Amino acid sequence: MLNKIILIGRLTRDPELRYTTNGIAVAKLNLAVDRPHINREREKETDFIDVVVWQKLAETCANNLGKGRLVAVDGRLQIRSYDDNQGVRRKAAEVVAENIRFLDWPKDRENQGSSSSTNSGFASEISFNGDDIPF
Amino acid sequence: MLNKIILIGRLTRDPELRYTTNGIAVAKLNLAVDRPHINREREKETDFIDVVVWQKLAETCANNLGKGRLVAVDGRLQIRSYDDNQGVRRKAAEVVAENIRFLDWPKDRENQGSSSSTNSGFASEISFNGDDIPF
Amino acid sequence: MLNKIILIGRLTRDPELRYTTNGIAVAKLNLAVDRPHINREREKETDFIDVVVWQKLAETCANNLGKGRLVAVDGRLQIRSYDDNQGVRRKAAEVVAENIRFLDWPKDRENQGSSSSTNSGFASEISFNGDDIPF
Amino acid sequence: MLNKIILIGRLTRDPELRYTTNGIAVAKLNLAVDRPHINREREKETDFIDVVVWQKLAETCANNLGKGRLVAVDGRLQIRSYDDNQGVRRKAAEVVAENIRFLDWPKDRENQGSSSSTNSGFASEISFNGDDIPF
DNA sequence: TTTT
DNA sequence: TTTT
Repeated sequence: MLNKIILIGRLTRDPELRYTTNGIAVAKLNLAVDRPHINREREKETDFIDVVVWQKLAETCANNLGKGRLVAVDGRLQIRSYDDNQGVRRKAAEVVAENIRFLDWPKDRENQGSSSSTNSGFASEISFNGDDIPF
Repeated sequence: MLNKIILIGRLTRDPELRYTTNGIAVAKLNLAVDRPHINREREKETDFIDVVVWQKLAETCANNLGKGRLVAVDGRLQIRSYDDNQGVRRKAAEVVAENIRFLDWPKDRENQGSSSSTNSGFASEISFNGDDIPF
Repeated sequence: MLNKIILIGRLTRDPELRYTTNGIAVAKLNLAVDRPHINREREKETDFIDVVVWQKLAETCANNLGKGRLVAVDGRLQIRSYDDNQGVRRKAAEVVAENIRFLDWPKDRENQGSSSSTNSGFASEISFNGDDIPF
Repeated sequence: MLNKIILIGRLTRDPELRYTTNGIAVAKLNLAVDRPHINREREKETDFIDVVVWQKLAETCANNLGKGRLVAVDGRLQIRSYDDNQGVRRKAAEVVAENIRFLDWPKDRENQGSSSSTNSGFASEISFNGDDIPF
């Protein structure tokens, strides 16, 4: 089937980097994505969306992103089912990132934070094995 | 910001159509979207994704779709927060559909169900007011 | 940067399969993608979009698709520049497919054509090397 | 059918704003969208993509964007056919923008250009008539 | 609670 | 040159 999502939003906190027991890096991000302004009276509405990032891209995010940073994410929507501590079946939705593009910092943090500098990095997990592909 | 999702999957049940107190139609769909086959040993994995449809498109879905039908949905991912009956804050994820394209029925239901016929309908809520736009 | 396109449309002709001098398979498809119906009076409008498919996916398309078949394509938009035979600089636009999902045949060709059978195949070039990735 | 494209790239020149004979604003943008880095040896490759913007969004772009500005565009891919001045049938590909999000300026132009300031504007042509829609 |  |  097909399951593609593209988001642009700001991190509501710094990335959380962990490692699986197999040593695979996984980072969790939370993105604030403002909805289009439906009308004037309504308060600003925002979706807070969990994003999961794997492997090298996870470490790149942990090293270069921070709270407030604007990013573009493309990936797929994943719905996990689990039982909570009272045995009730719960669902968790998260976007599994395939690519993340790092966009601007908020103005007042421009020369701050863990990001050494490059304001326009691009990071991808997908490795195109395209050595002799003529395009 | 930007929030676009595109899904292709099958309805796990018939659409549920309701009306708000203002008389606005709203339909709820649930889509089974198979993940790409990571490897052979792993069981097939599927995301079951809630989809919300509004207004005329909701009624078109209720009238033409049924369990098992393959559809393409484009819309946005919405995260709602609510308090459950024990006062615990919960989150619900759903895709708000902007367009839905009706694709094939499973083979053995081809001439069955509420769908009168047209196997390739297309339905859209967005009304382009494009009467004299030259494109 | 980011460059994602998703199309659903019908093949206007059978796929053309060729091989590069390095032996890499490449297939060319042309898709008719109807625009949303702007209004009643206007003629139906359609975009005819070239799609390029590489490697194993190219062969899968050549073996399973035919004129009239409905497909979903996701990929990226590529603009190539070249000089025509009078030395004039020209541009060609094509979608480089990353995944193609095979959807329904037109009704009267349902049990016809090169497609041996499976009406709902899915084909992907990207190989997720996800053997021990826990998602 | 379905035809969705999302691009992030930089303007290669200032927007060109014109008006149709009916007084409808139309702006033309050209976007440089870098391809993902296939490998080290290959030169950087970039797709230069024409974007067409209509109505109020066209004027917003003309007033706020300039050469070098990073933007996110979502819209659809349109293929126009026309006869050139020697009567040869040509095709032109362009993305018809539905929404454009304004992202960062290149560093050395940050406080320059026609854009008075707002580094993070958002502009949309689609008017959701959602006054009493409860979402 | 799940579709093919 | 175009599909349903």
